[in-house]
Amino acid sequence: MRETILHKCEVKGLRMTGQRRVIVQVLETAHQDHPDVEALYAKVTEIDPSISIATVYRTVKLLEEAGILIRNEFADGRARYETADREHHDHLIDLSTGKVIEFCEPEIEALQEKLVAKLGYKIRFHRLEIYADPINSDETD
Amino acid sequence: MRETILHKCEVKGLRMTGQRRVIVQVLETAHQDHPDVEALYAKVTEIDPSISIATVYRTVKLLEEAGILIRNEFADGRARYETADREHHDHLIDLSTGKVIEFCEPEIEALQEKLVAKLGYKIRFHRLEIYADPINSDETD
DNA sequence: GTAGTTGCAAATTCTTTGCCACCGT
DNA sequence: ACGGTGGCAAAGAATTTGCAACTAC
Repeated sequence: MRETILHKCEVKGLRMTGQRRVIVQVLETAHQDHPDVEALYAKVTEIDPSISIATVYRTVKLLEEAGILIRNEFADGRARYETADREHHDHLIDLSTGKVIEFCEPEIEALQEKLVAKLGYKIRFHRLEIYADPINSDETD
Repeated sequence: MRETILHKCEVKGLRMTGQRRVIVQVLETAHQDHPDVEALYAKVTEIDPSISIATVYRTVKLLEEAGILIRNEFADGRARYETADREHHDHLIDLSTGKVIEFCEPEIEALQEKLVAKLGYKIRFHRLEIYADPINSDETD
């Protein structure tokens, strides 16, 4: 139910500085790209060049701790962010473009639960990342 | 099957220096722990204190490129290594101890394949990590 | 007004690398 | 012998932090 990030920040009682408004505005339109801090910083400084990258780092961390953003660490080493307002899902990373596709497979989740219970554990969280190439794209194998 | 790492290195024609022998010897006994470079370095310098951490980094990288080691990056940020001589498997990380348990669930793999094919992709590699707590241990929830 | 924020640069953490002496084959 | 290696310390890349000035509430 598409509530704005800004609204969530207000609900959480976060102090909304000019910098945070800009960062949140960028996230509002870019969160589907799973941007990293560098990408966010680039868009943010287009709007307000005086914002420092430290502020971007501090703000995404704040929003993560507030449960508004989710930090992902894919195989490229950097942290990439998405909004936390959707159902749990996993990620398919298109190796030819870097694009991230979200998917959810309840059957896989159920199997995980079962398996982990069999091992005597209870899942706290998990991550499944699939790195893949498009089928129709040329088979560079 | 249980071929020694040292033997694999020789087969690959890697020059076996004193330092590499020590590092390989440590890996031989510690690879089931999925040690990180720091852990390896600690054990290595117990045997030969003159070996530098740069050499450990260079050697694990070399062994990874030779297909002898697999580098994992779990949620703790550092690279952790295991030998590449076993079947593909995924990891369950025991949050209470940090211990890593390997598992293989062909059903999950099959579902992944099917799903990814449906999305028009072909899997190159994937990673599934499950972070969990023991059931009998106290429920810190 | 005051505590929370910011920018800047310096610090951290993990990993890589340039350089020159050294050692395996 | 000679080209691949190792040690050391400096360089990198991503991220965090100390501090003094600033600003939202």
